[in-house]
Amino acid sequence: MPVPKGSTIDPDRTRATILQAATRVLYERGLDGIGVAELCTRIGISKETLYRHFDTKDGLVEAVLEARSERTTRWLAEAAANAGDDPRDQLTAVFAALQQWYDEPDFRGCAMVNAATQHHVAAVRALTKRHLERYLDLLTGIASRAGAADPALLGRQLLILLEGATVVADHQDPVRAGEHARDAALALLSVATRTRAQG
Amino acid sequence: MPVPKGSTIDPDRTRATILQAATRVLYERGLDGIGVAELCTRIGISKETLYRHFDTKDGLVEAVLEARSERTTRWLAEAAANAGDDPRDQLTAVFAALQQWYDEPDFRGCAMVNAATQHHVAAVRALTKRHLERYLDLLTGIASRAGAADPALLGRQLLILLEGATVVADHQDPVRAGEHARDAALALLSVATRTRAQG
DNA sequence: TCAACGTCGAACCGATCGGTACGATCTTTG
DNA sequence: CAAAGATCGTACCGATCGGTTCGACGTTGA
Repeated sequence: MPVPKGSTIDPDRTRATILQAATRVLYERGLDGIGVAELCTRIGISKETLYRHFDTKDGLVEAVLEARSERTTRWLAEAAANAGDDPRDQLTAVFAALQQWYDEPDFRGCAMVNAATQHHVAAVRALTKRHLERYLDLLTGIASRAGAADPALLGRQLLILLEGATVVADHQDPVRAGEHARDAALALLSVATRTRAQG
Repeated sequence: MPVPKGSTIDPDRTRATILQAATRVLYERGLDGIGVAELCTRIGISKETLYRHFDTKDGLVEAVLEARSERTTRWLAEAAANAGDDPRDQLTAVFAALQQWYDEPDFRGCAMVNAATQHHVAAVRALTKRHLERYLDLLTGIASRAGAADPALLGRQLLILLEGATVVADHQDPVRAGEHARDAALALLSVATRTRAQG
């Protein structure tokens, strides 16, 4: 039975559904850990439908990663924005959000870094690099508003803490990884701002 | 020509050669980024020889990772040991060694973390977890000898910096990633020891 | 009403995968 | 010298891969 009798046909909605479901499944199983056939059954569509909306599996992967990068960047930025104006509170909120993520049962590390590690393709590596630079912008902004002596340096150290905590949470132990990184981040921020107005 | 006329036959040496060459190639291409056939031609052996020494590709992978984990742990431990008795110098030496690694043209991130990310297999994830805990022991030891208030906490923060710097160097920019992580590590160590003897 | 379009399920394609088998050739061991 | 073992090159196996095609059937829009 090709099209369920009485269902609505909406290509845009279908595409969005594919993107959303594929994001979840590809993150859980890894980009090369699941074939197109099984992926389609998990999504609940046929291969023909998938290939109507995306040229190739790699095309789907890139669309998934692009959407995910924007979504998670927005998620972190909002966590910071909702924490008020104090850069210290913003930093605390960012790492608190990360810790919540680490505690989720299906946490599997940073999807973008995982993708670049799994799929040795230039386009994916470029997407991941851009993703990390979005994070870097966010963190450097916080460092700058905090009055750090060298905001670019502190921003990069915060990025190292963020990605390091994610790796450690994924591969060693998720318990308190975000909190430990947060404590380190706040300590670095204190040191970086001590020579200025306040500590 | 099966066996080169005049060459010596030494199974142990053959196995060691396979292990060494496979370590390099699998790191460069990724665990699933190269097939057994091409792997064998790159190593310079036949498939029959490979399967005489290793039961399966996964078995080879595990042997490679096991050896690599021991080798790199020893490498970092020696870098620390050769730096003298001052924990600050040891930490500096560790991150200096990392920066040298990041600057190598064929640097591709932490092989153990990459393996666990690429190969969704329990055995590989377990090897990676043990690997990170070896690093953690090394760093916690330095934190402890430095007189940190909470050596376990500082050790874990140093592990986060180490793996974070590796990820950032791989996926964002290798330039100065190790040095930035080193500066952060020394700052954290100063803060953690300030309440004690010295700062 | 009717043509265009979206979707399904299944069959199918060539390529590649991990792994095995075999005969030939050389070394090692007794 | 002879038997056993190591290695090679190649062919081969079944399974799976990404991707295409096709007929059937339903919806959408002119």
